[in-house]
Amino acid sequence: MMSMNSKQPHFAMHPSLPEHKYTSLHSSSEAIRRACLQTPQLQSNIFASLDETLLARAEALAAVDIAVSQGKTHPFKPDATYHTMSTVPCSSTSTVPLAHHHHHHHHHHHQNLEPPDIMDHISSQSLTLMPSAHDGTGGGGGGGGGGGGGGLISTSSAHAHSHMHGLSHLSHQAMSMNSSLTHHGLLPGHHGGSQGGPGLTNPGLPSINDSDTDPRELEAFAERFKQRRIKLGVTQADVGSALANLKIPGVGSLSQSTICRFESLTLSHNNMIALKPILQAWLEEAEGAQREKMSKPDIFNGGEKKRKRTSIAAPEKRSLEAYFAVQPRPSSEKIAAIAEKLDLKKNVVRVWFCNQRQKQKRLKFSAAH
DNA sequence: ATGCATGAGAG
DNA sequence: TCTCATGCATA
Repeated sequence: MMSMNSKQPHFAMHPSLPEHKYTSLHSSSEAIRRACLQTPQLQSNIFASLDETLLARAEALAAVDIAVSQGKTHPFKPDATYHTMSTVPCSSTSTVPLAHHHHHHHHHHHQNLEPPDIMDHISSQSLTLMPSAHDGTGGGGGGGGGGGGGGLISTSSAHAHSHMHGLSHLSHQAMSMNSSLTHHGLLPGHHGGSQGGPGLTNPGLPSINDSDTDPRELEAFAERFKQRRIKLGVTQADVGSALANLKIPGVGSLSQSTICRFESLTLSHNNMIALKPILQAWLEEAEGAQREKMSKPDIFNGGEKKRKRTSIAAPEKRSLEAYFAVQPRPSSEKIAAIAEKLDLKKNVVRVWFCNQRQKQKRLKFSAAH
């Protein structure tokens, strides 16, 4: 059971090239994706990166879109969202109420900055703002907010979905909003216990040390993890569900997506740090036992309808990127305006911006490390 | 592997 | 409302 190459973290690291870490891990797709994200629509203006340029481009795009949408009254919206998950809000017995933590150390961040951006002219002359007639909140989107509830565990056993956040919000939104560099310091296990956590500051898991927060260490671990996982003949999905078998308080199962993202380092730094000890625990167990397969993928779907994924067409996406470039945090009104123009649901646009911000944040962080 | 989505928790 | 962690669906 050896042959695990403990390869060292650094190689291919250019002093001026902020794109080392991830590209060395997995193929180049990540690099490509990353590159695209970093330069949304500016790939061509490497020589002129002024707001004016962005604005001009955004406006141009907006104009095009306006022309397009007004010229061809399309029969229906390009989004095919069928929030069908309804029926069962919380099926199950899978929601085990865990003492959820209640901490936070948030800090500043402006939520509504709206400098006079392109939307102003758009909303005032090209389109008529409408409080989105098309739903948006349907099925629970939108509103969200507050509530109660807590972390759930288990999960893999029941039939359904209902988003069970396995280790829900480990270190939580603790501090990661601190821009991108020079932060991370309050990870679980770091400060005494105010984490309140049922979660991760766990007793049995490998404790979290400073080295665990080191991006390079995380990178190295992620790679080793993947290799050993494959050696065990286990899929990402298997790992995810197997986590529930670890019986670690507060830790339930995770999806294939999350495992994949962990391996490819496409999670936030905090998330990586929180998940590392858990995956490490699983790895050690799996290797120690090395038996056949265990999981019980008793995943039978009863009558749950499938959720449909909205697909934003290329032109619309391009416009969104243009808007994002000039204003990553558009106000509700602007979002509505954009949605109206692109003929997308307001909620779809809002979520798109949220997701875009998450990505950008990750990219900035990794670029800085 | 990734795009779009939900929801908890903090304002 | 936002962020952040995560998931389902899908390319």
